[in-house]
Amino acid sequence: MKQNNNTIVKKKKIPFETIKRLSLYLRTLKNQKQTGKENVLSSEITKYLNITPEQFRKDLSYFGSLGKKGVGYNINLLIGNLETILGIYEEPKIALVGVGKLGSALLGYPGFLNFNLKVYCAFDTDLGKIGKVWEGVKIEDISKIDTIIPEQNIKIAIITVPADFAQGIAEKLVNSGIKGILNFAPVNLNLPKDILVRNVDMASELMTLTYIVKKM
Amino acid sequence: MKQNNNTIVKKKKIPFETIKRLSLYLRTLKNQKQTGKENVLSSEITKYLNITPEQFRKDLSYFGSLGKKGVGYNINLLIGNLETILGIYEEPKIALVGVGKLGSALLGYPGFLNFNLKVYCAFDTDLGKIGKVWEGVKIEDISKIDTIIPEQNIKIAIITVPADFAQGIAEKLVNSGIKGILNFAPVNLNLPKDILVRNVDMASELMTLTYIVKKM
DNA sequence: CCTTGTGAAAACTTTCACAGCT
DNA sequence: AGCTGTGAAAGTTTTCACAAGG
Repeated sequence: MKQNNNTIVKKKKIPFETIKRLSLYLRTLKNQKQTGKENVLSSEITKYLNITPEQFRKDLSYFGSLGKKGVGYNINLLIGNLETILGIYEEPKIALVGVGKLGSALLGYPGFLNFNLKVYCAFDTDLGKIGKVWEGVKIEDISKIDTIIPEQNIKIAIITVPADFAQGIAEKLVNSGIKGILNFAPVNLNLPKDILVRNVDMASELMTLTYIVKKM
Repeated sequence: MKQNNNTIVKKKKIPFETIKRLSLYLRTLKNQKQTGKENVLSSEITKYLNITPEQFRKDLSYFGSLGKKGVGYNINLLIGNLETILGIYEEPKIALVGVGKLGSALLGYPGFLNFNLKVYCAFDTDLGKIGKVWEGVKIEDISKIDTIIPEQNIKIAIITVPADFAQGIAEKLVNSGIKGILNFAPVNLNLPKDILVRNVDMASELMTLTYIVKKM
């Protein structure tokens, strides 16, 4: 890659697997912080993660030299770096569509608390729910997606509607400006390539388990 | 790999990514079945899956020649083959530990219905829940794990307890005979290597989205 | 003739091993 | 002296391209 200043810069593509591990590191570091220690070694962070210290170091190396040779990593500094890299330093606005059993479990999900994550607004079709406030989140009519999402500049959405409705909802979300979707509906969403979809497919995960367990 | 009969058999390791895709194929085939068609092409199955036809064919090829050249795949036959491969031809017994919001959402999760999947028994510590029957599943005292799991020969468990309790529960499950765990607690479980753990980490998935969306 | 099944090439990810900094 | 950062090697997965067969 030729730059303006005539130096050659090697373009390093960041593996997607690396991105997925960053949040694990962040969680572990937040736990380590409780112990009061200031620095931590790559071997300590990865001890209980089924990840090698080399992989941890290589993962971080894509984002610069975040540690100190001979010393390790400053916990607070690295937490801040990871939060910035992951884009959660400022609370990201997240919409949730479908306040059924699964959706309402996510509204108050305690696992989000440590990471500046929180559902910002929720949508449903059920007149019995619309207008109510659950877990501090007001439930809006699903028809308001295309006004509220652009207005609030929301970029991320969680889909917890029945499978048959998921594709339609997803298109509506994308047309309103959503760029990333966490999809719990057991269906493959067909959306423009620049939209990132992460599927959480619980039936599929269980079948992966049954496959492996069957062979024992 | 040298065999008794003196023929050379090439050992093909089945990629884990292949296993994960099998359940997607199964779901798609079950949808295709509704249309009444008898056969389906690899290009048709993968059309809405973000998977190439070549990958589909290679994935299946690990399990034999399941299609017909020039014709495609017989839908019913392939469904049966995949159900057998995945180990869901007979309903697998699944235990669930932690009947909180998320846990109870899974008790009646409609996404399991098409795949012979169903929570078989549930455990909790809450005296207000123990003994009750939710979604047709009786909730037992968590102290009964080590009697009921071996008695019923249950091999798969879902963990939906708070993070702090997950490691202890997991060890108890493994000691009772559990071989595969679907873990929703945001913590890395340290268990013997022969135990398969699949983590569903919703905070982590959202952070993966914020990372990508931030860069747009 | 059409589509599957599959070696071989390409792409991607992890592990290794050690140079380099503090 | 000790731990990080990182090219290079090894390992894994996907894509390519075409042989094989109904």
